[in-house]
Amino acid sequence: MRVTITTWNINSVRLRIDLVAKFIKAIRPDVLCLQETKCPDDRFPRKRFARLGYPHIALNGQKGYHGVAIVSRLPFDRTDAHHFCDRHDCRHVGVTLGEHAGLSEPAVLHNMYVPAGGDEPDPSINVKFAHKLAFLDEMRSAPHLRAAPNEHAILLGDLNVAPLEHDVWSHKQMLRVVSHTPIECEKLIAAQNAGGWIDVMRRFVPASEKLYTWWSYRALDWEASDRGRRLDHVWASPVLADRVTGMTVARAARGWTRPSDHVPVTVTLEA
DNA sequence: ATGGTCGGCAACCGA
Repeated sequence: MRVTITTWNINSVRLRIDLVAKFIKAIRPDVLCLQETKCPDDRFPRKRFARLGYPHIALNGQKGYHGVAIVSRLPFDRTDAHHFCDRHDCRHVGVTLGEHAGLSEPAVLHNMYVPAGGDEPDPSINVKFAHKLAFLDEMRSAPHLRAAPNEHAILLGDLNVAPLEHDVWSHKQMLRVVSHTPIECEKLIAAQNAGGWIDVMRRFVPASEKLYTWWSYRALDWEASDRGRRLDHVWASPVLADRVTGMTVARAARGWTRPSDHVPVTVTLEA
């Protein structure tokens, strides 16, 4: 069975619901994972998604900040949500696609939103960066985020770290910029390795080539300057990574009217 | 070297 899954930091799902609808109508992913919904669960636009053909929804939202959601054409076998660093921040929601979705083998899907970490890359003076580093450490040690050897599992989302040299427009100029400092890159890779995860996007675009999913709102002309970063990721368990047959970064979405600063990333898998 | 832009929600905080 062929399944397509999209991850997209939407930066307010209510403000950009028409952009989401435009994307859905064009791409028709089976599962859409959103971050930064900035929306309490009782205000989430469920009816709009149901009308678009996505009646199955798993939410972990809060008022004003953060918030994650999984909207799906396929039903879930189960859903869960985890909180990190003893905070109430809504940064994880997980589902299992299995029997009810028509999959022969159940697949676990984690949708994550890692803290951005503020501007100052020194955890001793910037509590937001200290929190980001603690969050990454907890991702590394969390048993529920570990992919068992033969398990079908995906971890995706806005991980807010661009770990590789060509995940940023200038490795040298970004070394002291939060999202590409050595300490957070090391911690993200450590979490990836500890969980047994494969970096799916880099199976399709080699590490020697530039690959971005985010462009700052602050650029005068994001497209001309093209100072992007790969902040959004798709990780898969080894057995499922071998079944991923396609990966698309919808760069054009950054040029839509009133865009998110992140663009959708879609993977196709034979589940 | 610096400041540049968003969204939520009604002051600034988080990004």
